[in-house]
Amino acid sequence: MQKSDSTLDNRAARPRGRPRAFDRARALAAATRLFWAKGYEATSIADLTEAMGIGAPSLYAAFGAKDALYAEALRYYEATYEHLVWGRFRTASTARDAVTAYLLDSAAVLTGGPDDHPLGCMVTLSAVGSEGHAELGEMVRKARAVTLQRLEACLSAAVATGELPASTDVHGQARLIQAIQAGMSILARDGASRDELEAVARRAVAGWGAGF
Amino acid sequence: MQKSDSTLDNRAARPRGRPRAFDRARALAAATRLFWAKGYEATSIADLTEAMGIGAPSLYAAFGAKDALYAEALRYYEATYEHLVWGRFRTASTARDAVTAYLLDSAAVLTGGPDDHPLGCMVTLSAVGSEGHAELGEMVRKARAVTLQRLEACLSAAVATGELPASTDVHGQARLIQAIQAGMSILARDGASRDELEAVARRAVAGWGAGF
DNA sequence: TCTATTTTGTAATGATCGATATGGAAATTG
DNA sequence: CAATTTCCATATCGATCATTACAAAATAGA
Repeated sequence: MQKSDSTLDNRAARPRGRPRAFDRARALAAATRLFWAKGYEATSIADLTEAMGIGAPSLYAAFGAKDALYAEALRYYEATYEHLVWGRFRTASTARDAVTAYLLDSAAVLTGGPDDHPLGCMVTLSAVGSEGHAELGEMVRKARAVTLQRLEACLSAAVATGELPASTDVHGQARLIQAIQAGMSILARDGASRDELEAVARRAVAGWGAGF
Repeated sequence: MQKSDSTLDNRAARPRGRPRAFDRARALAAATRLFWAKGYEATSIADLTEAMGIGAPSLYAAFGAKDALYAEALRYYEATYEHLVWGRFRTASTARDAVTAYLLDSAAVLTGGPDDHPLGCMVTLSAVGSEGHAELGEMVRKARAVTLQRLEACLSAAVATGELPASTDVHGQARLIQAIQAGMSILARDGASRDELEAVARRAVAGWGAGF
């Protein structure tokens, strides 16, 4: 994957010339925050170079193009924040606990989380793709589709174990949870507090079992 | 308000010069659909003039500027589609019927409705304001806030009439309904069908009373 | 018909967009 | 040391952005 594994063999494939003066990962994090807060179209190269602390040639040398940088920022976003939202979901012992944890942890992350990142979900609120960038639009649409698949898998497993009755409409219930979590992103963007979103999450699972 | 009432006296205040060649209301409707589908930033004047079938000078003569046109499009959107979503909500006799109607009618409108307008809600999915247009951002934020106020008023009235217990957390329940409806916009934008969203709506109110 | 008034289409404005070319300074390897 | 490679700043590219001169065209009242 990588050209060199610096922790094991940083001598062999070390390039010849002047080393890169900026921290690529830190620059990518800055770009991610900017895309996250402003969206793809509204974020200009000038905005990016200023936030990343580098010049335009360095940006293009390191990331290729604006859409490639966005794609990488999206992967960085998922790699960095995915476990904060889905970690307890995966280790929960019941579907109800999993969904509860998913919504509660979403409430925390969407409103700022541990660091003070932008509000809302970068994937959920992204409107890229509606303006011509079809490939980027497909990326975020697929990322949004993963949510539904995970919820359906969780609920299907709960049906298999008997936690939920066999008559459960797995797809419909997953769609409802997906809608609630997506809606929480919009409320967070408009300034809803973490407490408010946690109340939404708890209220959403309070009716657990009513519609199965 | 108007300079002339054309239905009663269309002879007196007829302007002097060359008459406008295009239908202003139809042009505004076209602009609204474009802003609705693509958002403010991604919609260019060239896009607008092409969709409206007019030249740029005509657009500026009739609407002033791009942000003024967007503001007018937003008012047109609300005036045209508001009653499709909130009509049965207002005339319902119980809060439960009102919320059910609100979510079911939202499902219909968000997925295309009677005409085949863009998917999702123009107000909910709008990201304008995060890129410098503060006044437009305030407009859409206020429009989103109206949803919460109406839901809270409905639930408060239901508490007063005894339909809901006095211990009801009106604000929290309104937030949940708001989140569900907002999330339905995002699902609709990604292609969820009307049937799917109606199922979400029905499932959302199936647990009615569990969290009060 | 004549003139005043308003809209029209064409084309141009300056600004900014994403993306590159240039070029000298800096840093690492051999 | 020399060679190499990347750095950054600046300047520039064509394209597109929102906006507007400009003059022809079309209608009203005279």
